[in-house]
Amino acid sequence: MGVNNIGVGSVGGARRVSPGLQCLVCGDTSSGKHYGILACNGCSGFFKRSVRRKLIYRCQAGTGACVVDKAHRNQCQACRLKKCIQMGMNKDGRSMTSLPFIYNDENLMPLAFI
Amino acid sequence: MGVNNIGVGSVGGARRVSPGLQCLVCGDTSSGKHYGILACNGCSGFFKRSVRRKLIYRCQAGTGACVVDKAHRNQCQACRLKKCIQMGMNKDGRSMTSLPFIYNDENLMPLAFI
DNA sequence: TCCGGTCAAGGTTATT
DNA sequence: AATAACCTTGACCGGA
Ligand SMILES: [Zn+2]
Ligand SMILES: [Zn+2]
Ligand SMILES: [Zn+2]
Ligand SMILES: [Zn+2]
Repeated sequence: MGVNNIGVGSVGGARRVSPGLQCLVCGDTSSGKHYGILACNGCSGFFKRSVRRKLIYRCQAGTGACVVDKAHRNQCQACRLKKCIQMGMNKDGRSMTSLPFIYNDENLMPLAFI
Repeated sequence: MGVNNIGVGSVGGARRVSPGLQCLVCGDTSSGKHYGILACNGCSGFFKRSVRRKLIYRCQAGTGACVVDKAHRNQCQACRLKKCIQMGMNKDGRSMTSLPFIYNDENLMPLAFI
């Protein structure tokens, strides 16, 4: 482990969380990079499931502006995935932040996901 | 690069795989010798981890005859490691093919691994 | 050339 | 069913 990898430790291949890093999506403790950005296990898994199953979420509030933090990240899947993408999460090393979003009160997913 | 090294190319020091060489364990493309035999990155890493951590695997099928190819190599660790050793993989330049195996439906690992 | 180390991706498991 | 912690894999890199 290099000295530059402060905050990221590994034992036997296991990835451990560390107080030094935090998730760009929800602020929870991060174990390192996931899909291009510093993210926690929760947001990493959520993004993985959403992309793999091509899930389409709808913001129940209709605003697309729900708070996404450790305490509320499971309250609105649409806003959580939106923030994942806005913070730079991507599947193939290609950013999705410039993709058009659907805000027509149907869902908040980028067109490329459908 | 010598003319004898057909199939193995390198650019800028990076090791590249080539269709000309294939892993003796699973048939995947190989980048050259690993632990004594032509092997792919996957089987090389698998053997490395197994030996280092002295892992003991069990064949769930109980036959010790699972297919080990690129598509199925992760289906049975016991049969993968068995084939690694049978094809001549070794840790210190000393062949393990003559080591006794345990076939008493407990596991398939060589005694020396335990 | 090859070996050891790295670490993100994907799979698995426990929990709810 | 979804979530998140844990685990295994393998492509890549630097060093010998
Ligand atoms: Zn998070
Ligand atoms: Zn919302
Ligand atoms: Zn192989
Ligand atoms: Zn088997």
